[in-house]
Amino acid sequence: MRLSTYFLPTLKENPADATMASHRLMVRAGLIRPLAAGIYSWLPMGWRVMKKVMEIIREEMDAIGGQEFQLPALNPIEIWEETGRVEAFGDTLFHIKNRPLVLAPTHEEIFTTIARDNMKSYRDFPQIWYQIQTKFRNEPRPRSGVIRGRQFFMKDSYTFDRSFEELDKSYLLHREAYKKIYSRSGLKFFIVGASSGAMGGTGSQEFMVESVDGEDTCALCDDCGYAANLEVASSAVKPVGRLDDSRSIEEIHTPNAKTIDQVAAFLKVSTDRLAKSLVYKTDDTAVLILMAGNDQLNEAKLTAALGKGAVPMQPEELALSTGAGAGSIGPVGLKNFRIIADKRLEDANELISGANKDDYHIAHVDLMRDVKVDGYYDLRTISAGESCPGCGHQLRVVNAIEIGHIFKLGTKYSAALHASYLDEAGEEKPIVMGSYGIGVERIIACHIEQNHDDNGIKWDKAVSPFDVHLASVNMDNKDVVAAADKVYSDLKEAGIEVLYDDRQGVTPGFKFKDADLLGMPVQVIVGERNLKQGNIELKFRSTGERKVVPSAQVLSEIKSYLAN
RNA sequence: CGGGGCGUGGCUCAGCCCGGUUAGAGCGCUUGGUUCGGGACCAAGAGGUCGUGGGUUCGAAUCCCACCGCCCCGACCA
Repeated sequence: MRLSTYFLPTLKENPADATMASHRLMVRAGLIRPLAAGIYSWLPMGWRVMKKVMEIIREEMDAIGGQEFQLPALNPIEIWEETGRVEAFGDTLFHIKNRPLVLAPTHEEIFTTIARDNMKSYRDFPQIWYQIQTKFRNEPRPRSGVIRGRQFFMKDSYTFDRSFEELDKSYLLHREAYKKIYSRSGLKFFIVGASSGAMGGTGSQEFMVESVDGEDTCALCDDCGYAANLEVASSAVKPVGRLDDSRSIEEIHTPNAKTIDQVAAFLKVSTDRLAKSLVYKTDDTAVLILMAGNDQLNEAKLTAALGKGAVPMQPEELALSTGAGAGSIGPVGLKNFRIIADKRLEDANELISGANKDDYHIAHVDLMRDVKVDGYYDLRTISAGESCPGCGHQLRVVNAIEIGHIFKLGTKYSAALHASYLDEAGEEKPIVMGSYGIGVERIIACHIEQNHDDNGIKWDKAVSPFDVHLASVNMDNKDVVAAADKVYSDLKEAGIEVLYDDRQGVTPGFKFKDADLLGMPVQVIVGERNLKQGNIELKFRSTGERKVVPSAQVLSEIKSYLAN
């Protein structure tokens, strides 16, 4: 491709509204242009990268027996109502105004419908179906360039099996395929145990790229490899436990002591002996949650424990239902509440909690004796430096970008949509499903996050829009042009993708800067200086290494570089 | 949705606080010339409803109100 005729708008200056390196560079290098918040146009250079990433995905999906579909983005709203996901998605689901249609944010419903209508016998299984489709989600706040958009490409696949055992196999196939996809895309990534969230199902894992700009937070053990999203991460923190000296409860006056630290200081006890009470409500139940000391409640874990979402109760409601304000609430004698507690407090005694009376606390609380605890769950948010639950090593807590998520869905969707088959015994069974997603844009953005410097992008050859950036330093010199033209045609003939900067009247410095910004792995620089000796210069973008070689060797040098 | 910031030629920004001629700069663009190995130089040009609407005023990019858009933090995030 000759740059003189290629549409490639590059920018010298950083766009004002881009903060992440990948976002800045994708705009500056002419990969994308913003159209509206969270909506981007892919320009020819960017689309080349997109197609390469999609091709890697296709190859690895096909390798595990995946079959590619292309499904509509416009869906009748009825099938989303059948699975209850119109409500589950809420405002995130785009609705069409003048038809009862929605724009699909994912495709469980349609794929399941196709399976339901066509997969009737146990002989039809297993199946792996996938597509690479534009998804639409009305994100409340799009951000970070293409990383969180309202319209984006997702590779989504779905497996259909007869049993949970067979689902495990399909799930593992995907896990391995995903590792290959991300490795081939030149990404450093890790896998974490994750929360299934509103997707439901029996288990899930996320593929993550460490990044200070990541929206997710993960706990990592560098020793044994434990890795989990903070939504589910646990640590080997000590339980509060029982003290031998168990006394009967006693109300104590604690004026102006509201926070855990204030109460602990006032009573001169360790914060661990305090049981903090938090009040949440679901659509039908008021819930009191007991946490040890200053432990932070993890709302994702709470949702998992309750089986549904819960929101903090407002101050007015608090006073009405407990008789006290936040800071003085406690489990003893509390009516009409479901009471649950963090595992750290399991069967603990000699605790101090609120008395449901402003400025009073109750001491010597024994959760086995004085409180009807409805269950102990892991509800706390772990923090950096706590011990790994696997090996005891200190955990690291890092931000990360989610680039893929694999779910064991089980029968949630097949049950809702009545997708069943007849087994060998002629018995009707629900289809067992898995669903697996990859954010295609995120692979590109993360690749740039991990491979760039102040001058621009450093593409890995696997996803680089072109293999070679050929620059002719002086287009007015006939010899230079002739030599560059020859390199261009030789490379093309050899099947190497080459971008040829043949622009007239562009100074060498400008061309070099553009070459570094665009970031092709190999630069071939044809200039008068070296050509006089019959030489041509190669520059390797990732290392900055330069090499002057005889013109006749250029092709073989490049071939061998690209081959390994 | 809460908090904050921004909106002025294609891009990056100044001017606004303290209203007053033809609204500026750099980059980019056009033409001519000189340059030609790390974002060249000279000269001449083109290009702007100052986000939109309303208000105050003799007079609004500038002050007031409303709305829209974009970015950041938070909430949210199959």
